[in-house]
Amino acid sequence: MSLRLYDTAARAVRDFTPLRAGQASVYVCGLTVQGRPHIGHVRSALAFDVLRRWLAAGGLDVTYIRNVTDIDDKILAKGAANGVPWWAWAYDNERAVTRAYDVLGVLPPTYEPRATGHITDMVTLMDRLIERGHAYAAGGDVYFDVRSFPEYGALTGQKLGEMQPAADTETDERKRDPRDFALWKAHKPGEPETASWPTPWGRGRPGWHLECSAMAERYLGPEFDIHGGGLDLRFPHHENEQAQSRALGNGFAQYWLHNGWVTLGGEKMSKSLGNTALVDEVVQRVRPVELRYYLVAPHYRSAIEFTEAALAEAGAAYRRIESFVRRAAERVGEDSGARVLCAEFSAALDDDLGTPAAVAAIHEAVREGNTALADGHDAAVAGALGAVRTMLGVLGLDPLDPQWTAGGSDQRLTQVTDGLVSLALEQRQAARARRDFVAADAIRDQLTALGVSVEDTPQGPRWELTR
RNA sequence: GGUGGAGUGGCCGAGAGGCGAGGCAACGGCCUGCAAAGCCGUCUACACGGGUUCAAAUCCCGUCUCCACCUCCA
Repeated sequence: MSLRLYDTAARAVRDFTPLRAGQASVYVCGLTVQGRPHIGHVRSALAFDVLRRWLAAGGLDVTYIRNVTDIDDKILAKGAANGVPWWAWAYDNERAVTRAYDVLGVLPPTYEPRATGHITDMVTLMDRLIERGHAYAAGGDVYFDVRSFPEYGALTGQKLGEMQPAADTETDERKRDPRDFALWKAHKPGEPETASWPTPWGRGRPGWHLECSAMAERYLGPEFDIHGGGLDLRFPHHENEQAQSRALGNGFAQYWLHNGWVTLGGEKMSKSLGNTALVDEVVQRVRPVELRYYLVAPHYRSAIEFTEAALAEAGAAYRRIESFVRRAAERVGEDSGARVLCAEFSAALDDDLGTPAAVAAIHEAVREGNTALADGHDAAVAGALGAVRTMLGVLGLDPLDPQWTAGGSDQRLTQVTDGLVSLALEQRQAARARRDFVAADAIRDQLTALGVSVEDTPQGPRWELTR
């Protein structure tokens, strides 16, 4: 494999060499389940879903861990504001996030650990940090001592002296240095008892960064290949994760990957700005597979400015591909053609997951396939179909994949519809045969009005439901 | 103040010293009874000002505009 990936830590594209031959270990920061997922949230999962599929396509055995942050300030606050226990609030949102992932064909991770399930791991980790002189307890809080770790700031190129002080607790006076960050937060009066766990330093709850260090170590070991997440996670979250883990002597992540934003009105989608497009809402208007195409086709590191026009355009582009796949499958059979990837496609994905060029390669293959279809070269049609489906599969976009075909209309209903439409089309063919085009067009117009589009091919008329 | 990113044709969206990514839309042609779909062709762009070079969208310097992170954030 000659995969190269842009590593945020190196600020350069680097050859990807897994730590263990034949395997890849990936940790991706999942969501803090404090609200409904919008399409920006889901873009991150999609970007790393493509990475994961490409690693697997390259023959690697991928262990893919994506966590759920199910406790934090906002979950506590929103649960309280909505009169629901914080854990119920978190779980309800977690299920909404899972549904959004499922509907867009994001493969489930190898394992999906929750922060609250790993408290003892975190306590152990703090113990080790304190023992090594990189952390200290103060009034029930536990802080990481940034000055004890000279590498602090290495990931994002921050210099300690030029940083604004962290303000992740209201009790800054407990810190030795204003830039020290909380590993653990002491239980505060008024916070629910259920949101605290016993530790040697008193009851409390996890700080945000510690959980990922703990879970990554448990499931992937002290060092692993790739750590992914959104751009905004670089600092402080990933910087702090790395500091915690490396201060313990762990190698931690070898490559850091960060996906770009989905923006709306030129600005990052976020609840506080009120400029979010929720997955649930978008999927009402657009088929999920088209939304997936829209989010996967641009490069994962560039920003996507969300507009209805661009979304519609992506849908049209996808339907062009899909239309070829369906017509070719009707002609030569769904599973015809070798499962091969075009060289341009592989080269594109190997170059830091260049999905735009990969999608272009698919379009090229579709054009060749369409020509073969028009020329009646079935062997060439089969070849193009096999290649196109295989490439689409890597991007999770194969229209014939059960992900997109299952759960659709009832089999029997489809059969009946097909019979009825065929009946009408036979009438139309008869009318055309006697050159009664007024009658033939009337039938076609009626079908169109019902949402059935008709096209004449060298093999006779075919129909499909209008989208 | 510190750190990082972006400005590309009517639109979306790649690329990153020479050989016009790809898609959408539009227009012309082929095909069709007419359509639809498809195929072929047309539309030669890189924020601005300088510079380097035989050659710059791509490198260098400067300017403008926008965005992100340094506080919870995909």
